[in-house]
Amino acid sequence: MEKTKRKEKEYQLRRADILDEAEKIFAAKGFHSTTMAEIARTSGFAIGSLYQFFNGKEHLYGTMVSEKLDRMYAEIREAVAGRKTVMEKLEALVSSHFNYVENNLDYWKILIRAESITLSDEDASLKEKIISCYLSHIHFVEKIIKEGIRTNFFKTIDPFSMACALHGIMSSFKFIYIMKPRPGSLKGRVPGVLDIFLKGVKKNAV
Amino acid sequence: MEKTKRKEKEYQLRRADILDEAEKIFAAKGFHSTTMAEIARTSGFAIGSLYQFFNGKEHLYGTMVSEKLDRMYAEIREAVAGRKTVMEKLEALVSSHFNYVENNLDYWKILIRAESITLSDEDASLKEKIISCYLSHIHFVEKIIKEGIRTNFFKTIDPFSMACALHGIMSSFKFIYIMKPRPGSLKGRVPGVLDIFLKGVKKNAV
Amino acid sequence: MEKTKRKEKEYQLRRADILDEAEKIFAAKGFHSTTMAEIARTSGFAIGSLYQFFNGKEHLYGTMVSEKLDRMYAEIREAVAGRKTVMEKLEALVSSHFNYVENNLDYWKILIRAESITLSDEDASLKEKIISCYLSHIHFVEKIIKEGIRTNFFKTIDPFSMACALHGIMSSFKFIYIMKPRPGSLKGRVPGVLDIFLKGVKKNAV
Amino acid sequence: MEKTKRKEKEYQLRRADILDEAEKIFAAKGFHSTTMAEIARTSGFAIGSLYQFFNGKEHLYGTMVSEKLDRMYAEIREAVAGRKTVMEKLEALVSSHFNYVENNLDYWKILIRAESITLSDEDASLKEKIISCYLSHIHFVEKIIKEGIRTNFFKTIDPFSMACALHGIMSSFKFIYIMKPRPGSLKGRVPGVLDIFLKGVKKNAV
DNA sequence: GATGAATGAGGCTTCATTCAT
DNA sequence: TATGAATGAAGCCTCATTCAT
Repeated sequence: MEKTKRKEKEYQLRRADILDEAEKIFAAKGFHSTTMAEIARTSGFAIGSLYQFFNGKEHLYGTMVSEKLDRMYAEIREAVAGRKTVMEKLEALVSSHFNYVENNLDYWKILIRAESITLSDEDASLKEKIISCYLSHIHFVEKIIKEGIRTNFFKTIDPFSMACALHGIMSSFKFIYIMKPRPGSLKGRVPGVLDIFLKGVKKNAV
Repeated sequence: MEKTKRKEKEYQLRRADILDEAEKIFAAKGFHSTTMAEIARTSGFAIGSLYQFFNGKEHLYGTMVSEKLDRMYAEIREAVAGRKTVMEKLEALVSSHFNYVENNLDYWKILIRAESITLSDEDASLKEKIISCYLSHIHFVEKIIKEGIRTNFFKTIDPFSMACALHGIMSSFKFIYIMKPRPGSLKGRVPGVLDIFLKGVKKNAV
Repeated sequence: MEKTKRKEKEYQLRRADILDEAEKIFAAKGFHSTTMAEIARTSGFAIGSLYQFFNGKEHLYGTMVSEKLDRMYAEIREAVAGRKTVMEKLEALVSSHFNYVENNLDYWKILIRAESITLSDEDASLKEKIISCYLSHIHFVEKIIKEGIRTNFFKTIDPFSMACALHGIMSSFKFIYIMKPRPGSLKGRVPGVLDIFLKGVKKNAV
Repeated sequence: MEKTKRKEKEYQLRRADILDEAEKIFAAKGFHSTTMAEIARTSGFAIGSLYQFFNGKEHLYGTMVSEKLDRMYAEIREAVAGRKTVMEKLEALVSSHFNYVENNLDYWKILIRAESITLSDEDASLKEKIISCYLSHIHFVEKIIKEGIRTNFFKTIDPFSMACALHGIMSSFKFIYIMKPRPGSLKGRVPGVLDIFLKGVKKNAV
């Protein structure tokens, strides 16, 4: 019994190792220019061994993107979960998101590239998964916003649009950060993001 | 003389045809899954002929992305150029941008995929070009914003951040539009985008 | 016009060359142990060129087996066609069959191996084709035999069984010939084959 | 002592199990498309365990084909051994052969495929073994025929040819039976086979 | 200039066999 | 002795690019 558990644990460790190494290479070269041989070499396995963990290159790629996507959104939701007021929730949302990006730069390079969109991951295409995750996250933000509307914290604007807007502002800063890493951290921009989102940029706005 | 001009004109027409057809295929399949053979077939040329217009696949792709990028930004700038007030300029900026996206869906699918980032376009990598265009466009927006600050239309916030924020809000709507084309047009969202950007979402914001 | 014809002709020549060389190798090593690389090398083409003539290894193999099967049966039928009496027809049948085997030893090594049976030739499996050809040939023999029954040349035995028997006797000699080529030619055995088939081996038989 | 015997017995049982399962799979898929992994799974052993019984895939295949070949021929000879007259021996020969085929369809599918011919079984190639068994069986039949000639039961024809002919007739019916199993059993065809073989098909033959 | 057949490097994947546990 | 994860050689096939016509 113990033995089986131990084996399973080791299996998961190896699998995670592969995914980690693959992530780096995919981030640097993109899906097509990354070879199974390189992933194998980098992760210290034989080529054939990769196929004990994944059905193929697409599966390896899809698994990595997909699992990490889940973890990321879970992390963000968890960060938000502990907060009480809408304002606190917004701060947690943006802050944990930026935090994740800073700690997972390679992964974000992959997401930005959005190659996933073309792949034909066996059954449910990876594209669907990503978009659905994306939308479900937007809806999560939407809920917070609806709460804010109810509590008179927000104006009565279409919540979906507001969620999109917030997400977009964040994305823009993420993009700049990823493409041209600046001295300033991403996290330092949280107040600025929220400020614009909440109050807008126009002087004397109503 | 006349003959040479005529030839040159025909050459440019053919070249544009190839780029147009290539755009569609790249948009549908991505860079790597698109073959020179398919581009040739679709555009009605022989494979070998493509190489009289472009040095290779990357060059063809890069040229298409790059030239169209220039044209797009030019179009936006031109739309803005005719406007007087900052507010009008903002409207023109967002409006012409959304307009371009609606009329060039395929191209935007390509840009979103951002495969360009990986390519090693002989000398100046396409990645550099795109990012530089992107930044230069941000700076263009920045300038409008600076003008708005000077004229007391905008608050005194870091103009670069403001430009990013505006761009981000737009991107978010673009993304939704491209991924899940909704009945509502993109252009219809211009006021909403500007409203959030200008006044924020918080009630009673200062 | 002439040019197109010429091209087509050359194409067919090249194609036939490949099939010929492939036949030799398949005969010597079997389907699975034969590599596309070897076929390419032997036939003087690049690997990639093989794929301009055939969709893949199975297709190449299937085409070769199938086309040659047709030609063989056609040759035999033609040989029979010119004959008048049943006896002459039988002689022509056996004789031309043995003749073909002697002149196409490699091909018969392939047919005997019957690997074709496992392959999953895209649509109509090669197996079906071969069996159907086989049966249709048996039926062809059957017709001759029926004629012999009508003309009182043959006893009134089930014609299909008779056809099978004749085919079997021939196969047996073919097999011995192919496996352990003996000094005596196959053709020399035609009278012996017919003698046993017609009169049996029992003394004083009715 | 007892223990050793017991072990040996179990070893032989396991070995036979493997061979039985392997036979089914080889029959269905052919040598190359059958994997050691599948044989292991089906027979309930670990992959590595197979290598305690056989040196490798070819050896496993060769052993199965070879041992079964021996058993088959032994069975036929035994059936013949008890008979007195040549006619009875012939009947037993054909009958037991057909019987074996009916009861070992899978094995015959393998023999018909004749992949064995290509394999390079380390020392004595399997091909040699099969051909030698085949010939030795032909010679066995030959002996019966010689006896028939001596006893004036058969005409004075080359006994080898006669043996081949009989074998061929049988093979033909076997082939039809295996490829397109018909309602009628193989055994029911014994009289027909012998009739043609003994008396031929020609009316008023001498 | 235009063509498209020919090229062959290189990728993904399979699977017989080994060996540490 | 039994296991089955690890190995890596080798095969099929694709496709950007060239060049003879």
